[in-house]
Amino acid sequence: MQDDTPRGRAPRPRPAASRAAPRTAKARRTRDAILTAAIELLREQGYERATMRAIAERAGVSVGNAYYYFRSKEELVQAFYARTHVEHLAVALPRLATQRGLRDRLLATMSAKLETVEPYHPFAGVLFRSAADPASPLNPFSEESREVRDEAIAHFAEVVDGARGSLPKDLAREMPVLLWTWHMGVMLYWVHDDSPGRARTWTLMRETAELIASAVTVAKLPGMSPLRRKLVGVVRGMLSVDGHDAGGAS
Amino acid sequence: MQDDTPRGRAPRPRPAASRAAPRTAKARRTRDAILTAAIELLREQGYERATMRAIAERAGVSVGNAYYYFRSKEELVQAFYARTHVEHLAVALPRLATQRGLRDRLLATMSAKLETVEPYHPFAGVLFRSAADPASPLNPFSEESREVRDEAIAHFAEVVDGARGSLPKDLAREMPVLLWTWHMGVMLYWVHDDSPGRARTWTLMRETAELIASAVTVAKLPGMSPLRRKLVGVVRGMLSVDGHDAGGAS
DNA sequence: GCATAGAATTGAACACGTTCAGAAACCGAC
DNA sequence: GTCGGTTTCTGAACGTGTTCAATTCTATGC
Repeated sequence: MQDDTPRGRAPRPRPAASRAAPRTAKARRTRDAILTAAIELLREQGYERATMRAIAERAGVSVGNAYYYFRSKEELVQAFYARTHVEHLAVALPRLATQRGLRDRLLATMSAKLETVEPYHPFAGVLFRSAADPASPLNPFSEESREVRDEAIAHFAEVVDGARGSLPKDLAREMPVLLWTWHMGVMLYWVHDDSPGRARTWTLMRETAELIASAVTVAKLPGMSPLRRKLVGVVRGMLSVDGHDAGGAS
Repeated sequence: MQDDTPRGRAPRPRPAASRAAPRTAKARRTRDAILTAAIELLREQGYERATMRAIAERAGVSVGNAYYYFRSKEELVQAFYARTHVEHLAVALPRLATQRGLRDRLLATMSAKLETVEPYHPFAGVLFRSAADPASPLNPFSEESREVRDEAIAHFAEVVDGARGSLPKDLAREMPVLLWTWHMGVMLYWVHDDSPGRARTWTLMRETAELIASAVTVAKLPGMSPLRRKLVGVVRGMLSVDGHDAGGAS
């Protein structure tokens, strides 16, 4: 009865960047109108109801024109997604400044994330669906997501750096990626969580944050360095790709 | 130029079971013909080229008839998926019988999995895309996947049980789920891995298997029980849902 | 044998994301 | 101002997954 997700004949091969940059002021206004309409409709109606036709209509342009500025509906969604990332940072940073313990700093960041993202839970599933496709620009491991991903990892570097207490150097280097992975795992759980107020995810977040903090303490113990070295080796191997780094494989 | 993935107006609300069971022998033959055609086409042409029209044509029926027996294209894919699961067990079990160390038993199972699944890597992305949607029957946490999931977890229970050496009881209870999660993580990496022969995934598998085995040894150490208790608590909290168990949240 | 209820089957129709050939608007050069 | 090239924009058309009213088939009761 309802609608599904992407359809039509779609190109798997993704060319290069976003699209021809608007040359004139009017063109820029058109692009903005489309993006704004898309974001509004996504917020108001969710992914499936926000059809390309509806977006184009609200923006006062033709469907074809929307595709002139954005290569796909997914790209539109990505812009929307990037905006929530900015929101997250805005909430997380001040909160982070008040905490010095690792566990509390993890909670500061992650709770900001959960709060920011809560309004979109109803259609988070569809978003995740797109995000899981390795070919999708929304994929957290994709080249197109690199900027957002690197920023997020850098953010976790700050989380670690600002925390009191020291870390073994080898582990310290991999901590940001490790924490980013943790954060992705929590988000994966969140997507599937339909408990009221996402209570279960909040619990998971708290417990795992504590677990991580405890594990870090343990990791400093003298007998732990072989295990730690193994862990560090795995993380490094996961990321390095023929010289340059990346998330996921390849 | 190529095609995308699911399209058309699709129903998010999933009714109950598979579909009306075929009443007559002829009906059963029709159902089988559709399923066989679907599996063949998926193998030969991949997800996108295996359109419902093509499947129906090969089976010698109308599209509508395919939808009489299967609620969606995804359900057809799920049948295909279940078959690879059976293949996996067939390869893994004899191999498992020859190993007694935990690390080697993990490798036996997981390498069987990677081998079984390798032929489908070209369109694994699309499969994963569907699988990521919480509403999809393909989702590893979904009710529809419960059977396959429980079997897989039970399989990991066997992997642990058959290993020499003992485990702290609390940890032993959660090990199967933990290992199943590990296995899912490796598969996630695999989907994104385009290194030749999936070499990077094989490396990750070997290193993480070793890491797990080491961590288990460490977990037995006297000072470790608080950390272990926390871990066990997290895992239990993740799974229990208002009494009954489930993967994911909810 | 026949009628009939239910199962099985059909295929046109729908809404979707996406494409594309061409129309329109714009801009600099003369 | 008007020509020529480029950017911007249009909307019909395509192929998809899915639905559904209508049709055919089938087994069972008489």
